[in-house]
Amino acid sequence: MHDIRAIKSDPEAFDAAMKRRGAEYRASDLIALDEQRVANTQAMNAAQSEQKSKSKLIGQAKAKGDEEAAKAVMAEVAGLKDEVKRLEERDRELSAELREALLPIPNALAEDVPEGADEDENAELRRWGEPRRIEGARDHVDLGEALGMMDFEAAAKLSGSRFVVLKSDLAKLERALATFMLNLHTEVFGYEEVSPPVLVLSDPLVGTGQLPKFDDDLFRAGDHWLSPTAEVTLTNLVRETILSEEELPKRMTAWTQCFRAEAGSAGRDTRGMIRMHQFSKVELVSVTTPDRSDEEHERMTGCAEEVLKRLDLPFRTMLLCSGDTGFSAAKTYDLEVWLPGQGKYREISSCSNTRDFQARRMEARFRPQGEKKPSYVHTLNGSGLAVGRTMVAVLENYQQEDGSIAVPDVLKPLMGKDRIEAAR
RNA sequence: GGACAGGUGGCCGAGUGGUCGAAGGCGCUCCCCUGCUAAGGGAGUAGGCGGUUUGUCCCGUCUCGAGGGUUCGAAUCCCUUCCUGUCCGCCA
Repeated sequence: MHDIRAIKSDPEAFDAAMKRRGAEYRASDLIALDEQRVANTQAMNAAQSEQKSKSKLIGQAKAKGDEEAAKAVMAEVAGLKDEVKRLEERDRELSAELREALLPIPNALAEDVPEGADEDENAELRRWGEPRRIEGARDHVDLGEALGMMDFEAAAKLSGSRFVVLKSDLAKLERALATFMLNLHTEVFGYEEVSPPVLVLSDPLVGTGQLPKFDDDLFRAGDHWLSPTAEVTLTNLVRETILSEEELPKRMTAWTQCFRAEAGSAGRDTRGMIRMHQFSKVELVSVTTPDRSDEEHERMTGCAEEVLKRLDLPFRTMLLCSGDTGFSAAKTYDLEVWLPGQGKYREISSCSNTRDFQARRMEARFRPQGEKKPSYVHTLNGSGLAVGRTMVAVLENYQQEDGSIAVPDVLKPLMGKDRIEAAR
């Protein structure tokens, strides 16, 4: 959420930021709304002040036993009551209106985000590893089904399209991958492991930016929503809190199931495990001070990259362009892993710095050392990694001519074997 | 789901209609005292909004889980709601 005071003090900057986003919002509209609010607030305060001081006079008169004087002031102040109530009501309305006006506005982009319309204009920053050209490469669906361990038909019977049933060594592989990632992030990179709920109320989703605008992407369960990512829960752990500066940076990781309606992606990635309604992901979240969030962003991206490096999966790191950067993010790096079955790089991680955008929505603050007033924290989130897609990448990159899958070195202890092959 | 009991400042905890943003204690910060340690004395110590000023010092107002009501006036009375605790039921 944008800071109305910042918009007021530099409307041109806001309008320019919206232009980069291709969004319609105008500083002048918001300022007009806020000016109404401020004028009303001042009138309200004046009326409250008068009512309060006169009520005190009544108390004083009564204390002295001067009923006459008390009655006189009571008559005087009686008329103020409705006025105060009216102004308070209006104040609530105008404050809510302003918040509702600000909530759908996307975050301002970081200065170094390249201009571009869509994902084709993202900037490739670096590559790691050599894309494997496997003769007659099969995709993960062929491989998984041939192994008898990946069953889309069974999943459809249970839950419809965009679900999968994994069995035997592939079920175990999912668990091994998640364990490997969590161990790396907690033991090497110092993230605290968290096991959060996956059903959440609306407020946390407003906090991270999924609501009010993107409810079509979410599944609903009664009063709850199914969380589309652990970013929601991990980030909202600091909602409405004031942290001390020593507590920062706060780094958290969680392995959770994620649920997405995929409303806008009918027909896309219909084959295989790339785009599911339910998938598991190891998430990384950092809460930092504003001056350190840029370096934390680099660090977090490095943590996600390290997973791919240790799994020896070729990837490239992309800086998303203006048109492809998500609503809440100021800047986003995507990691794209090489998939021999598709012959291209596919997104496997997305690491974003939202700066104070989510913090404002959540009222997540910290007290800078030596400062009286609290400031908003910066929040960052990244996948480290999407487990389902990582499995896809392992299957396709480690496939053998006979259809078996070599187990990556780092997973061998967790899998208890060095090859996944069909039961005979 | 049923029955009770609660939700007050960083923490504990007092406060059942009148000058209460709120006693007291703890913690923390600063100062004084002190040979060290310990103890003692003094001052300070929430957040939002707005104004003023950019001398961050002052002023107004709101906030005692949340929302509404009664009243000239509510932490205190009434209603609704959320949450927590305990017991029962149920259950992984």
